[in-house]
Order: sequence, then structure tokens, then C-alpha cells
Amino acid sequence: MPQENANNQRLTFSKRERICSRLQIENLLQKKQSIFCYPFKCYYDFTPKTEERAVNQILVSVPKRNFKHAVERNRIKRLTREAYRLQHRRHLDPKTDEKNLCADIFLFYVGKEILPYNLIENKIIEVLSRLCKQLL
RNA sequence: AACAGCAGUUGUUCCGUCGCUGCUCCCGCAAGGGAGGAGAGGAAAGUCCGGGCAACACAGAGCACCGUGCUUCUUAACAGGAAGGGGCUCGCAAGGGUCACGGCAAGUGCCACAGAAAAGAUACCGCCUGCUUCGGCAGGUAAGGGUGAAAACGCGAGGUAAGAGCUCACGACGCCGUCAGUGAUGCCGGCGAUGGUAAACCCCACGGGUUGAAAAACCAAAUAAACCGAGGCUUGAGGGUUGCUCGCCCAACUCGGAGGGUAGGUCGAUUGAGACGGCCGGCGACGGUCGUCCUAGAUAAAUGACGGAACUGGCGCAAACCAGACAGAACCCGGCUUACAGACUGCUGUUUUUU
RNA sequence: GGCCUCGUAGCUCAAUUGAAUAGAGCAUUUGACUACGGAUCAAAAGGUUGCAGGUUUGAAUCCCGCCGGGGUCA
Repeated sequence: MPQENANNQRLTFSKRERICSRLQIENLLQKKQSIFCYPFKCYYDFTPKTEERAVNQILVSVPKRNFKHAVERNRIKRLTREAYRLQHRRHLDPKTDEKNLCADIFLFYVGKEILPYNLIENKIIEVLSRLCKQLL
């Protein structure tokens, strides 16, 4: 099984890397720190690493207003998560490890139509690199 | 063979790499890791009905409200389904389609405009009889005209001054009786009433307690106030006891406990009115019995991404290119409704060709 | 996931006990008034009553099925 990753890490995206707490979401939205990169609006926050939390966490949301069918919303969320899974080891984790922080990221899909996977992947890379600039 | 209708089945497949969520086994103190195997639908949708399950309420009965409405059967139950009856309708016929299909002969209401009159009848024109000052007046009548969506059962004959269910035959309708049928109902006989409207109020029959998994149950941080137990030593401060001080008590304060149950977690929650197959009963829906199988269980919510190949379609030979329906479980079932490219099967009808 | 409500001119609302031309204000257009504009006056246009069926002589209204919007349950 060839491991192509430079850090020799598996490209995982398990439940620990997701935001599941309602309180966490509300805190995140109250900070009102956001960047915009079509088709994503991204709320974010950085907290110091603790024993309980040592990884970056992410949440994807697609409004029902723009996509009426559950099939479409599921597809966007899956594409977004897949792009994050493949890219966050390279573009986000080294920077946060350097600062000993971990990030909460709320990705809000504000586009009106479903984009193909390679476009979404490029946009996710852009979002992650801009987040890294916010760190500096 | 083509086309059309109806009914039913199916609704892309395979390989590689990287992932996600449960389950089983193994390693590990743990975090986690490894292996194996599983992982969206016929509608998962709409939430339109009916249940299971749960909490609360409840002696019994009635009223109100809501729903259903030909009959019999089916079922856990239903506004579903099956078979049958009746009306309407398509058709030469065979046969098919469709129906909120109990009751306006229990009561009340409504029926605009037009029209004499829209329902206890009435009388504009007309018809007939009588009177007449020849202008009409009085009476009878509802056959005809006209109005309207609808006109006092329809139509023919008798009858009459003219007429009239006034009488009779046939026909539409209700009730009763005989016969057939489990029954709706049908045949025959007798009696009887007559506008429509109950998706108008209402009457009759039957059914419905309310609220829904954000239900319910269990574990249980932090914090506030109240309670219980122990302490409450020195100094200072509050209240009571006392004229005052000391003392004592309360209380502040400290520690512990129990209680309720918020954040959070567990459960509910996936073995069930289960699926598949055989046999038996039934016209059928469906039921009985035997055997085999275990077939998603997430919880801010898994079932995905990329690449390759095949298949189908755009398209008439090939290649290239493009596309692959409707749509995503949220406690679980039975139905209904709505969406749906294509493929396949069966039956029926029409047309053409061949024998 | 469950439940409740509402869809009428471009906008805000009537008509809702079925009754025949669906009405009012603002906005739009035209004309008058004015040197011009505003205000005012007069007139016009604008509606598949969300869509599709049914009941009825007749439906915005009654019934049924869809579609869309809003609200509510921690």
C-alpha cells in the first residue's frame, strides 16, 4: 500500500475532526471572524491545544434555501468533506501545529449551484491557505 | 413485426486506489491499530389516513366536536384492498370506463336575473262558460305560448264546456309482501307520494380520550437558592434573650450529605402485524402451515471521491464527445397520493407481411 | 421529526352566509391645470383569484389532490 503523503500520515477525516457540539457552534458564530471565498463563507476560531482536543475541527453547512433536495445538499457536503480530507494535512495542520493551536472552521456553502469536485478542491485549498495567513 | 392500452417486474454493472459509520474477532493500560464482513428507496418524498409503542387522563352513561357513508369480505387497524350490486357513460355487440353511491316522502333554509309563479302555488298571453254599457268583468282551467339551469312526474288514451293523475295502460320513484340471494339488490304483486339542493344546516348508522420519540426511562458535571449533619476556635461585624456586659441561641462562614435533574451521555433504536420459498384453503384481497434466513442504524447526522472498463441512449457503420431517470433512511409498520429516463414480461386490440 | 396557518392588480388590503362586470388606496400611463415641475382633478390600462380536478344552473368562496410562503415545539 503506497503512502504518497509527505508526512507519511493517513488522510483521515474521522468524527473527532468534526464539530458536534451545539455550544461550540454558537461560540464560533458569535466571534464573527470570517473570510469569504466563493462559494464558501468561512467562520473560524483558534484555541490552544488541550489534552481533550488536539486536532482541527470542521463543520459544513448547506442552506435548504438554495438547494431544496436532500440529495443535492448531501452531495455538496460530501464533496467539501472529501476535499478537506485530502488537503488539510498539507495546507493546514503544519501551521497549526507550529503555533500549538487548533482551529474551528465553519464552512457555509452560499453558492447557488453544485460545482464540480476539482473546483471545490481548489477553493478549499484557497480557504485553508488564507486561514494560515490569519494565523501569522 | 410495428403501434396503442392495461397490468406487473426492474430501474446500470464490474475492477483498482484513498476514505466514512456500526458489528464480530485479534493486539493494546489507554488513545488507538489490524483483519473480516455489512451499509438508502420504490417511492426513503408529501405527511393525507390507519395502527404499534410511550406518558398523562379515565366508575358508567349522555351531550358537544371531528371523521366515515351501497353490500359482503379482508385486516392489528384504516378514508386502503378484494368480490359483488346499483347509477351514469363509451360501444352494433362482447365488454370496458367512472361514481363523496345513506336520508330533501323527519324538520328548517336557499334557488340571483328573467318569469304569472321557484314551491302552503299562482294566472301574463291563451282556452272554455256566463254576463256585458262591446271597453271589458266574473268564474273555470293548466293542454299550449313565453321566461329560466330548473316549471308542478313523462307519454298516450279515455274523459270534459275547456281542461286536469280526474281515470286507465306503459315507464321513472318510495314503502310493504312472496320468491331468489349471507347481503346490497333483483323478479312479481299491492299500496302510495311527486321540483332541485345534504361537497346547505341537519337526521340516521358506525368510529374517535389527549399528546407525540424534541414521547418516555436511566446515569449525571457545574452553578444558584432551600434542607440535613458536623464545625462555628482568636479578632471584628448582624439578630434574639437582658436595663447593660458576659454567657447562651440563631445566623454568617467552612466542610460533608441527600434531593431535584440543567450541560452532557446512555437507552428508546432496529427480530419485525419481518423477508424468501414450498404446500394447503379461498373467485379474489388474504389466511393457515412447514422450512430457510437475519437484511442500514446514523444522531450538527455515515453510505463518499478519483481513475479505468462494460452496458444503454443521443445516432442511421465506426470513432470521438456528451448523458445515465425520480430521488437520500432519522422510532417502526400497513395503505394512499405525488415524482420517475430507460429496459423487460404478460394480456387485449388495430394495421401490414408471410404461410 | 411533529403540528398550525396563509396564497386575490406591480405593492398593501377588501369582497369569504356561493349569484354572474372581483373592488379600494398607492404606484404606472394619458389628459387638464402651470412659464416648468410638484400637489390637485379627470380618465385609462393592469387579474388563468397559486396550480389542477370535482360538486353546483353558476365557485375567489364549498370539497379533494398538488405547489409555494410564514410560524411554532429545546
